[in-house]
Amino acid sequence: MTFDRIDLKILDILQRDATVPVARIADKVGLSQTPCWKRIQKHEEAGVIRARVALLNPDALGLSLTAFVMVEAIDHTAEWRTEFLTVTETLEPVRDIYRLAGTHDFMLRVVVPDMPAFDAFYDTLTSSIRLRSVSSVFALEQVKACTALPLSGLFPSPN
Amino acid sequence: MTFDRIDLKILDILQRDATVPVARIADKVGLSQTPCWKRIQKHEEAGVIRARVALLNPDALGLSLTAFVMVEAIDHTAEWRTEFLTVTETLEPVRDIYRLAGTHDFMLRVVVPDMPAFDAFYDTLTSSIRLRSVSSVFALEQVKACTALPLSGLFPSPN
DNA sequence: GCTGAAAATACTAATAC
DNA sequence: GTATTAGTATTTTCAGC
Repeated sequence: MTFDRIDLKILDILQRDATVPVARIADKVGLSQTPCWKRIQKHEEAGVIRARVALLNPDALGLSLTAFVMVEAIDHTAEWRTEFLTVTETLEPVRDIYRLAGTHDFMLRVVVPDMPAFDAFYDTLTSSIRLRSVSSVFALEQVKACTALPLSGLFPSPN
Repeated sequence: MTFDRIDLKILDILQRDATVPVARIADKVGLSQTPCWKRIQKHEEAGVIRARVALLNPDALGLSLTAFVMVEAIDHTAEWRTEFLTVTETLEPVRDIYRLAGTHDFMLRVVVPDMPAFDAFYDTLTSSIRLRSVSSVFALEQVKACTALPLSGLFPSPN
């Protein structure tokens, strides 16, 4: 799949604000409405646009504690990994799961209301699966939150 | 600000899929269209709904390397912090900035196309501001990605 | 690939209940 | 809160260049 400058511009607008009407996007990228709409449609079908979602304010909802939990596997079998993912994917506070390079095997981004809730999560995690080590990092504040990808550094495909 | 079950349900629907029309949301939460639309409007004005955005697929755009960079401040003055935030907020690959509790002071989520790009970012960062220590963790794969907040564990406000 | 316009849908706001 | 209405905006499709 290739992207020209116009594609990147369209995607960049939408990943910042998905409420911008197609007519205005078309105007900004120098296209008329129909071809612009068709490109967006194509990107949606191809899965380049994964979803359109509303971003909520965690503090307003009392979800002000974010923790990053780094985990070492007890062994490196396929069975352990499968079980680990099955357990963590179904745990409510786990928002993201990253498989890591280096000494730690996985990192979880965990969102909970407060420390007692984190403690409860920690108990559930450690009693659900055996781990070699767990180390948690707590965020006091999220200074910047950005779901958009850094597209401006990308070169358009030469096709 | 208080949220009843209906508010939480509405927000949960929108944070998973913001394309669902108000009529269908109203139907799902057992409200008619007008009050449902007014609640959504209220949450948008109050900033509970921060934004509506499109989520893009990083791999499709050649942005497959995510790194978490943990930083220790060289000192704990207000000046250092201000400068650090000024520098990092303007660096393209930096998507999120967390202020941490513990030995490390900040963690950055960094998204780049590949290792050379990360190397370039690292050079820019370390030459822009003095740091006591930097340690990076690299993600091989993002197994789960979820921007939605875990609302199902929340109790509705008793009002 | 593009333009322009029509049709279908959804949103927004106001009404009376 | 509901139901209905109407006007506006947007999305989507359909012709033709």
